[in-house]
Amino acid sequence: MATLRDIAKLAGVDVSTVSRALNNSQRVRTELKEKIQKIAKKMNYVPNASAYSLKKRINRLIALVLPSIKFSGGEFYQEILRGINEFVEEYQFAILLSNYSGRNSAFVRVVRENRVDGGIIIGDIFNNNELKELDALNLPLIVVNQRVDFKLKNIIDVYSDNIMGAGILAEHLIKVHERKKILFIGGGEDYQTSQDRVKGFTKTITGKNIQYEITNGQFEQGPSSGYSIVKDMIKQKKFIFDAILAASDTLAIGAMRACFEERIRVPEDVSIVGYDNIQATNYFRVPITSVDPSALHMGQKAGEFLLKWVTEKTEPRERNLKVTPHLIIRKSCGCS
Amino acid sequence: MATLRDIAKLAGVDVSTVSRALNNSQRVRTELKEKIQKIAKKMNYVPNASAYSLKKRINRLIALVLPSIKFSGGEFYQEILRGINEFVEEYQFAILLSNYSGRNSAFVRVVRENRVDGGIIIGDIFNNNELKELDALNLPLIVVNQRVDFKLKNIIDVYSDNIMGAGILAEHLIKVHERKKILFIGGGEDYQTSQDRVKGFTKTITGKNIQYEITNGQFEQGPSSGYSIVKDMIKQKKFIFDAILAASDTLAIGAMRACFEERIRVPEDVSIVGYDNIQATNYFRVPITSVDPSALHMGQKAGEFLLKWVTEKTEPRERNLKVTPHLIIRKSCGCS
DNA sequence: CTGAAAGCGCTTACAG
DNA sequence: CTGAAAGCGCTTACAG
Repeated sequence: MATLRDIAKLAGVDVSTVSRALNNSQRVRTELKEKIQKIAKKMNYVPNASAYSLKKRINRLIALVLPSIKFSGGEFYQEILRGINEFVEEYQFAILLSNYSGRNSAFVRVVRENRVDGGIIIGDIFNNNELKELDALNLPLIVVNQRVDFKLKNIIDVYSDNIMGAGILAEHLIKVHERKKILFIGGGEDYQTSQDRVKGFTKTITGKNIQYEITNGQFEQGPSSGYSIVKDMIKQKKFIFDAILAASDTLAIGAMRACFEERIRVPEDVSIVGYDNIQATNYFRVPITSVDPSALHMGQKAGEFLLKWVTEKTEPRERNLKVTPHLIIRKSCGCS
Repeated sequence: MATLRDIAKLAGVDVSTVSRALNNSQRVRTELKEKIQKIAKKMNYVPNASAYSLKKRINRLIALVLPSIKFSGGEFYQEILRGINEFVEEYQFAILLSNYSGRNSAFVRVVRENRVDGGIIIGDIFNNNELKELDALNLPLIVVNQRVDFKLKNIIDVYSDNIMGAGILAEHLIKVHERKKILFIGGGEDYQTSQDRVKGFTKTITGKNIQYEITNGQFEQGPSSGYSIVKDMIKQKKFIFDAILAASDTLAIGAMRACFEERIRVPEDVSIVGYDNIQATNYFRVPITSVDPSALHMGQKAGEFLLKWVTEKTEPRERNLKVTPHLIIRKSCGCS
């Protein structure tokens, strides 16, 4: 690997001049600059990242933190990653992958080793204490997929408007398909996304003379959670419904299976809608209507803001970035 | 951030002594060593990664290269990532994410900047020229999910035995369910995994008096590809089959939909089996029998071998690591 | 415009 | 066992 010294020797100048030439400084004669740049190119010179970082205190590296040690979650994270990467590439940065589960996490280590200039951390289940600990790392940080309701010095949040998204779904069931008895299946109390979807649902139906029942499923369990809730509901005849709004697509998939088994026709007897717009919504005879939370867009916003923040070294003025979800109409709601 | 100098000042010794103490060198008085370590701990000292790298020429960082700019592919890559990460954490390394699509890729840049000590690159569609270019980077590299049939100085491969996996499926259809007319749906000529699955299929059925037809679907298209192939096959009555072996689960999902629509019962009339063991195989009334290629295990092997390789600086003796796939029996084959 | 020098924060061969 | 010095490959303030 060629270094500045090698180039300097060949060009017959000092390394400092080479450095200036390659950084396109005004203070080098154009002619000489071009000569040096040519030599560098011929030698395939690429600056050593460690030396650069050590001197400039810039790593051109951001951390991406996936939730829990498991890197689970599928397409959703990939979309966010794609969005982030657009800007990472544009700025010639790179992404360092790590995980966070408290003080001794890999993420904290790389931060304290000064490896990264900023971080993007995928949220949904951080509590205020954890957010404060993250803020204390003193690193520009963006939390994606979670609203942060109080002001933190080093944290910006980017999230999808789940209240709105659930509202759109409820509205669609009521206005377009004239449903009047809606079963809501939540994803768990720990998830802010689930809570917000509940909020959006109740907010939208109140005052509209709609009967409803709110049940609590579990995102992590996927279809089996939606399945057993709907089975129980039907068996026990606790609540007769003509529509199901599930807080995730996997819950909706389970719900739909339960309906089929009980000879309830979807969408004729019961409209079903999900949330997240995962691929699998297309895999069924009756494809599932859903809301796309715009994960790609969240990633783009996160990447854009973080990279501007760390390269311009000036704090962004907007600190709470909300992304708009979109209704994706398929057949399970009753549209054709 | 505390540096060695800060600690040295407090301890009243030279930085070199501090360095030795923190690296647990024999050549420091035990008493002094402990004193220094205590001070370092109190100051929350963490060594600066750039300085360390610059001096030692070790980055404690490996690159993970996902195929194409798209970071697509879902659960499969996540499983590999999880496996890799087990060893990355154990060795206190970190993962730098990048992508490769030829000479000017982000991956090549980070390698030339000396940022990483090794790389893991997820394959399946690299041709020999590309592999040679990668080899020329002169970096310990592991290709996952692709067999490399010729010897390369800097590349080891880790792959799942797709020939065996397809063989297991064919065997299961023939021996257990006594199927005699098998429709095979491939995933595309470009994919080594698909080619190997074809190979495993044909190898297993030859000489067993089995009728078969090999068709070519497309992995990227997913269910719609499997769907249209099966629809055509039924409509044109070209080949009457009592079993379908699809080279991926998404192809199998489409195939199953087509059967349902044509009032062909699965598994009574036709056995269907897929490959990859994705989550969605469980989402259906008739869950799909599949083969798990052991992505997690591939990741583990890749992580283990690469980290040993780069930390011990001695080339591994095994250079072609094959992982064993496993049959996951569900209902679509006819088992109950 | 160019060079010589200092320094980023480490490690380690060389003295003593 | 400990210190002083050199050096990894850069950047940049200081002279000239």
